[in-house]
Amino acid sequence: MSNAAPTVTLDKAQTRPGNLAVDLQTSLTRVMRRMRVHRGEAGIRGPQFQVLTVLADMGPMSPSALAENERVKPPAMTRTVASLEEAGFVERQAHASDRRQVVIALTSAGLREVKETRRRRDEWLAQGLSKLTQAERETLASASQILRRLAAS
Amino acid sequence: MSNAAPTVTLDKAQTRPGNLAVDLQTSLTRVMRRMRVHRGEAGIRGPQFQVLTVLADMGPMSPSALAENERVKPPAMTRTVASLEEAGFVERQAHASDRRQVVIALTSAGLREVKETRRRRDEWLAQGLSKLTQAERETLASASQILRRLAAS
DNA sequence: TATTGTTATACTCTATAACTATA
DNA sequence: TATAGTTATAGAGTATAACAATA
Repeated sequence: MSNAAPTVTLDKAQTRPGNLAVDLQTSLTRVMRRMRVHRGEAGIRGPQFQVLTVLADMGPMSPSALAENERVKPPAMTRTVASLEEAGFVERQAHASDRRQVVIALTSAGLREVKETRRRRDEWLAQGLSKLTQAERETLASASQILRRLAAS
Repeated sequence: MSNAAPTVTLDKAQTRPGNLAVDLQTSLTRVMRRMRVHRGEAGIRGPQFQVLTVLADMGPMSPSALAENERVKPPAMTRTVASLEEAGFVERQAHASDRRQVVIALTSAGLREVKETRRRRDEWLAQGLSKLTQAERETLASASQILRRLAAS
């Protein structure tokens, strides 16, 4: 068997698109808020971390590309990048051929921050996930990919 | 088989709690942002809608109970309730025996708003979900319940 | 004293509109 | 003219700290 059986009985109605939408949204909202509580004391925030992660995984790119990737408008990305630059986690580089463009690249401190933050920031979530069964984790992993496809559509 | 096969190949590593946590968080963040974009024009916002939904589903309750339910601090709920009251969607009632407490109740306009908003607000998500296979929706429904359990823990 | 709720204040994140520099 | 990015401004949502009223 390559995937999990549902861990609870599912009413047929729960998988109707409309009901599922409401239900999913509530669940997502609560998990997001719960995670926010647990990032507290030190370290960078969600949007900042997401940007560092993208840079770490995909290499240097322009603010526009970052904004599009994160589905925010350019001014929002300008602020996020500025805060990361101020913290020394990213640096600006000149674009090879187009002087309008800016290339944002991770610094070594930024890479270190990604690694450390990845561990700390997901502590609560990872701990919660570790208490699930393997089948439940597989369900979440599948759901994660479906959700990402939805978000990209 | 009672559940979906994965829609993509799942690497074993992807279900390790730590990696899954990072992955899930990215997916959740993007879906949330995507939904925020698509609620725009008219109607009430996320936190406001959540409160109306809770009141509609569970009946009148105090601001403290609402805050706890939504996992926000009391001042945040004060503001949300105030905006809903101003809009005429909820009203304050005196508590039967404790004059410190306030009871927040849905008005008929509030109930109407819940119904209309429920439909409109989830239009994008529901439409996206309708394009998935039944198996994928079952995966998301299962995931939704797992996530809600996580958020409550 | 403890609890419920509000007010005051500040911060993060986001958006739209207007602007600058370069293509 | 069009594009990349920034600045200016505004608004939602959240938090902590301090306060008022009631138990």
